[in-house]
Amino acid sequence: MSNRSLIKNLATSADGPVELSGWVETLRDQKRIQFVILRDESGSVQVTYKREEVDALADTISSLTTGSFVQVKGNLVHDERVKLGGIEIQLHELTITSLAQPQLPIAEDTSIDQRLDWRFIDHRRPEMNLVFRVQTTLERAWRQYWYENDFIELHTPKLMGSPSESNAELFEMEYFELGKAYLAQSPQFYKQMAMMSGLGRIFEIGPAFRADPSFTSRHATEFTSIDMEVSHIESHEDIMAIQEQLLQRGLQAVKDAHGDEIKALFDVDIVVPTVPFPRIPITEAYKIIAERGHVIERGGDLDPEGERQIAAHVAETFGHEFVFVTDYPSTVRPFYHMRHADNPALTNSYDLIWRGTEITTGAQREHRIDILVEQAKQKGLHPEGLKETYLDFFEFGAPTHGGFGMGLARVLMLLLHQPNIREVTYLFRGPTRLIP
RNA sequence: GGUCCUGUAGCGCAGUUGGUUAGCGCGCCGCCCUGUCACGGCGGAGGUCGCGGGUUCAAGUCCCGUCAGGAUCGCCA
Repeated sequence: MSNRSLIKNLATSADGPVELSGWVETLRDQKRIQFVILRDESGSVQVTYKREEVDALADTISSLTTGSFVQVKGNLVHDERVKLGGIEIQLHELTITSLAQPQLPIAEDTSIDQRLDWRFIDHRRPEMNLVFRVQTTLERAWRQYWYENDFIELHTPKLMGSPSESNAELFEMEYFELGKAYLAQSPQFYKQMAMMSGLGRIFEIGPAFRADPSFTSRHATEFTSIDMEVSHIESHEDIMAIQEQLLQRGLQAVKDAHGDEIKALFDVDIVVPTVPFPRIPITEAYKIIAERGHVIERGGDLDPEGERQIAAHVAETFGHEFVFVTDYPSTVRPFYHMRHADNPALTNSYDLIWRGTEITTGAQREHRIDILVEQAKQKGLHPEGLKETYLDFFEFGAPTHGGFGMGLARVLMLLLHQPNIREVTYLFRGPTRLIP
């Protein structure tokens, strides 16, 4: 490795010799003096060079194209005249590592679809760099919470021999002599299996695949799912209590580490939520939404406008950005959600809505095999088909348990007030996007 | 998959009631320029107006189809 410095550290460094490398952001090529704005992964700085009579270095600078990668040796000087951070590099040596084509195919104001075509260039923007540093901080904070609370990290298979629980469309493929295989839509069955394996409390951060031709700002065919499953719970309330702590911890960590930068680049103030989050049973939510003048056409579940209305209600009455909508009707929940002991029409389940967008579904699971089989039948499923892949798990001793799944990119999108999940996904996968 | 909107130069856009050489900004190329910082000045290149068909003397403009993109709904995370 060279003695390369990061640009972000120059402001607090003493004047003197430095080595940098990065991309040419702008070239201001005057006759007597040349300015190169150099950007690395940490920031931008001005590199200055004064031309001599006959000067190969000046000619090299003149030949630079925007986006080229160069290595630079020079003298760091603090100079009030320089608007970019009050520092500049007085150039001694410049090596062109890689010359860029003279015209970049995208700019900052290019539409998202074309920026996705040239994502590696788009990712050079400081905003994009920040997105993934924020993502890293979030995941680290969550992992720390999980480690502190004795969770086990699991990696469940993404190739499955039979469809899992979701009624979403499956990606299907040929699998040697075994016939069809499917890409996992969710780790649901496997993380529940871990409860019967005695692992107690587990989490997984991994991919999920949905073959839904969904064209919205918040869906992808492949996305990163944050999953958690916990044994020995009393109800879904125990799961919500963990999840709200996780979100509080994560957002606090992001605010501490990146709050100023997020304000500067996204003009967003990170609000660390207070716990507990407001909880509203869905039957009450229907009434609140109706009073606000929105009629939910479909039965049972909230529609997107209903989610926005309940979020607005919570913001106005509790001053909170999050709301757990709880106790969903069993008609709109999968068969494995536990139902109320005194009312089988309702489930021990919840959705978590952040500023009007659903980011999580969670529930206590039904652990009693006879009831589980009965509920599967009621949903029109054939218990024989679920035997090896799911129902057998419950035949030899099952603790009470529950968990949730949360969409990472949705959290990031909402955190940074982005209009689209694509903006905060490293490489988006959708029905019409497989490349790059 | 439904509905609505949008496809004009590398990028962002304008283009009137259809009218003959399709413009603007940025970028790119060339020349000039003593510290720029959205550098500036002069000059230049670059477009079968998404694609196919139709109406018309005439289509970027109107109609039909199709493809692509965006928003939204369904579904979800």
